[in-house]
Amino acid sequence: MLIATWNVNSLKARLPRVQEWLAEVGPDVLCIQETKLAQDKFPHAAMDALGYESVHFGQGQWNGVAILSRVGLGDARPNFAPGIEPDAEARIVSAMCGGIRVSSVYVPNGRALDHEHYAYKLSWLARLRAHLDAECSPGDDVVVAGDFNIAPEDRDVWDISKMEGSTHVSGPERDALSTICQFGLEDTFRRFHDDAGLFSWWDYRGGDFHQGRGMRIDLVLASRSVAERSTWTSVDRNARKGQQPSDHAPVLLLVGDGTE
DNA sequence: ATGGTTGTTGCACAA
Repeated sequence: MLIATWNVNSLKARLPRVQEWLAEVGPDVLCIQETKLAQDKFPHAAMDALGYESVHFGQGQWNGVAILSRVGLGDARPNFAPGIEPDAEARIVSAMCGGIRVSSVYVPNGRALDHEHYAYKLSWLARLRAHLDAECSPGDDVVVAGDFNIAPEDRDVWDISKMEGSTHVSGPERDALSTICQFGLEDTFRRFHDDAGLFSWWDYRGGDFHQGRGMRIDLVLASRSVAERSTWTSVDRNARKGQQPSDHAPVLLLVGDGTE
C-alpha cells in the first residue's frame, strides 16, 4: 500500500495539480492538509472520478484536512477523540483505510516562541498524544501523517544556525513530538534515509527550493507493525516544481501487506 | 537586519 501526505496549501488553488499527481503517482491513501475549504466545498466528485473515496474536515479559509483512499474508507472521525478538549480548528481527521487507522494532521505553526499560538501548538501536540491513547493501541496498524510543523532533528533543516530562537526546532515542540512517538510510532523516513538536507517544505520566497533551503516537517509516523512492513519512502520533489506548486512536496511511504 | 512569495480575504494576516 502506498501512503502519502501532502500539504497542498489550498485545494481550490491546487486541485489541477493534485488531480494530475493522483493520476500519475496513484497513491492508495493520501492525507491532505490545508484544504482551506469550507466543509461542504470539498471536491468529492472529482476525487471519486479518480477512484478515491474521501473524507474532509474543513472550516473554510484556513486549515482543513482530508483523507483520500482507494482501498476503502470507513469509520471517519473529525477532530480529537471524545473526552479530549475539541480543537476549535479543523486540523485532524481519521479513518480506517485498508486495515490501517490513518490520521491526517495539520499541527499548528506556532508562529513564534513567545506567541500564544506556540502554547496552542504544544497543547495541540499533547492532545494528539491523548487522542492516540484513547483511540488506538500500539499494537494496531496506525499511521499519523501530515504537516507537523516540527523538524525532528537539526539535520532536518538547511541551516540550524539560522533557526535559533525559532519555532519548528525548539526543544519543547521536539519533546512533544517525541512523546507522540513514544506512544509507539516511528518517523518512517529515517528508517530509509540518514542524510541531512532532505526536505519536504521550502519557502516560496527567495528561490529557497532551488537553493536547497527547506525543512523536513511533513512526516509519516507509523506503528511498529506498519513500519516493519514498509519498504521504501521518498519526498516527491517533482511536485514542488513547475507552475503553481504548493510550498510542500508530498511524502510517500510504501507498505507491504505482510505476505512477502 | 531585512526582504523575499503565495493564498485568502480584504484594505491585512498567515505561512
